[in-house]
Amino acid sequence: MLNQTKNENLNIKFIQTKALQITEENNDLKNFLELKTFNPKALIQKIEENPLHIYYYTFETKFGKIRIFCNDMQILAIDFDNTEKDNIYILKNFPDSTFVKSKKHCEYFLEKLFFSKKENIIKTGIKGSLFFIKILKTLSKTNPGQLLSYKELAEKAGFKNAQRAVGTAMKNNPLPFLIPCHRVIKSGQKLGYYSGGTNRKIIFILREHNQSA
DNA sequence: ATGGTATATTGAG
DNA sequence: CTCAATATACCAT
Repeated sequence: MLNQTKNENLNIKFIQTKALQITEENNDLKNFLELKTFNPKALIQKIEENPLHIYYYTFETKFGKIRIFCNDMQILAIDFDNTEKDNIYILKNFPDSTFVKSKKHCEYFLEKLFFSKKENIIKTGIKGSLFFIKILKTLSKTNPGQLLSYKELAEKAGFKNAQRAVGTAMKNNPLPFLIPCHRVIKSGQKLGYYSGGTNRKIIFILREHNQSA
């Protein structure tokens, strides 16, 4: 319902009022807003070969359903609401792996992501072009509460005019929240889109703003 | 050809 | 002058 991006300026007051509306009707996001633990940091590691096994599990949490894909060492993907559907990124990039439902492997990452009281660095395994990897690495170096535009991210990563391509990269981010694509907005303080829904983007942004204040 | 963009330009108020 | 809508340019897959 609040999902259309109007070109409203992204000042803090706007975010706060919006967040208020959102949390009134969405308890999962409300809990996310109140999540006080440290933001985990992603260690971006490129993987070339398909893991033999990919473990996955869907957790019922106070933040809603969260599905995690991982191998023995690294987290590969997260999704929030689409847990009924296939994860397109995983399917496309790891077609030869065997999928094993395993709570044990996945809950290690769930804990580190959302419930840990100390700062965590989480190893990730990313499949994709050099461009994709560089963009995600650069993005991972941004700080909680920080916002930057698609263009700024492109420039930071060393691709002067690749804003458009950065958009696609963000769309393909396999690890929302952990790799903070919610910090990437349009130029001129416009919110821009978010695959997980604009509502979630607003909540993530406000949560980090509150924390770093 | 397709994308979660950027920017210059135009036209309304 | 200030938006907001658009048209055109831009870049990696």
